[in-house]
Amino acid sequence: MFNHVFQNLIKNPKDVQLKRGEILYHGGDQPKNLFCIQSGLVGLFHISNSGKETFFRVFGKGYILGHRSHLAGENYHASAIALTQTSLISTTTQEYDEILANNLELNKELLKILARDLGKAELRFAGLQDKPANQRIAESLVYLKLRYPNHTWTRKEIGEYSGSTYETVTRVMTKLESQDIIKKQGRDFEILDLEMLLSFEDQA
Amino acid sequence: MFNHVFQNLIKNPKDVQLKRGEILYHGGDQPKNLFCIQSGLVGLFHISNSGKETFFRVFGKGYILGHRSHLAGENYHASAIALTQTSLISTTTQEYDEILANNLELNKELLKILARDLGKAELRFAGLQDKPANQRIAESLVYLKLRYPNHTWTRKEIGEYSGSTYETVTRVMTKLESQDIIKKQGRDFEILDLEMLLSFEDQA
DNA sequence: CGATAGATTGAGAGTTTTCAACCGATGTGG
DNA sequence: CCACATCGGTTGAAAACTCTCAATCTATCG
Repeated sequence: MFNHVFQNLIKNPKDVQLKRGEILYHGGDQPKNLFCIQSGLVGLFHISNSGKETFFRVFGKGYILGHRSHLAGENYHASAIALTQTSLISTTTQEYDEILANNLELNKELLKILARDLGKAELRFAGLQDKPANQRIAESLVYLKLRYPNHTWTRKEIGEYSGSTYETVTRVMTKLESQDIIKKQGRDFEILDLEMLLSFEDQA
Repeated sequence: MFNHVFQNLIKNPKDVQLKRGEILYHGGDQPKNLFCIQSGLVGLFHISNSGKETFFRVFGKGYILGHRSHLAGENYHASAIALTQTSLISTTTQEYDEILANNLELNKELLKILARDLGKAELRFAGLQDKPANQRIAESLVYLKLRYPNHTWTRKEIGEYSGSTYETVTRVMTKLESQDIIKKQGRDFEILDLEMLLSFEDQA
């Protein structure tokens, strides 16, 4: 809703094309543009001083990238990296501000989006504390696969999303396959039993 | 800024008094009121099915409680519990909506607050992945003590904030004291060397 | 002063990571 | 279209880190 309306209000959109692995912006940079995804997938990753990567959010078609930082008046807190071939349009922060300046409806939509994202982030945080790795990985498989069924997620991406390592992801997936809960297909996988996957506890 | 302006626009504030440990609202409940803290401290905690508690945020004087859920159109995702004797005023979600309905400035202020909170939540999330327990605890001591110097934080609260257990908090604090980085005083503590505390790595 | 909530300490267990070696899929240039 | 390079995946063993459980101690408050 917001994203759709917003996108149509951009007067001079510039085109941006990214290949898998290319970086749209780096954490720490100052936001000067906002981006709207036309096709493809972009991941938002935090990279710590020690090099550890944490996968915050996925953005697909229609999503707007970069507005959290701009609205907060902060530099980017994470890096946006293309997960596949992706095409975006960009606009300036100025134009963004002008569009929002007198549009109370859009402001309310945005508030709702941010409030929900905050809730989701905190609940993920809590789940990380509470749940063992295999359960977090199982849930991540569900989320990533159901939401973006056409993307072949790497073990590394799944690990960074679920807060574990790619080796642990591999091990859990192997166990899940042995119990006929998922089926590996090359580097991709398929969910065979969603119920079991969501209630997975490593009892073997 | 937002909170102050907002508070003065409430026409019929109702008074709420809480003692330490009392619950303002439960996670899962539907938001019908919003609360503004007059004095005292309130913690926002998530309690999982298995009983594990996670400490999301602290609210002190002037903070508004409950608006994330209301703005998102969701039930509370966590429980608000008084950390000390606390007094609040409450208003209805209806009055809240009326105040925001025609006030673009307040909407923009709110957007900024939520955008910042989202950034903070995600960076905490990343820190949890990246940093070992002793470092997370050291940082939590800094945050909790510098921001709310007059509250005596329990080991349990510090543990739930830093994503570890009260025993681990105790051990780390004992080590920090032995290195003259903090000084325990009864159940409270004092920071002696802020630099060391922020750069603490368990090299002993 | 006694009751109770909170803090400390030790030992052992369990989970997850790390390191290392090897295997398999995918894609590109000759 | 094949060969090979490379990226991604798998598996094992060992190490590290925290947690759990349990016993004991100490502030704090009525």
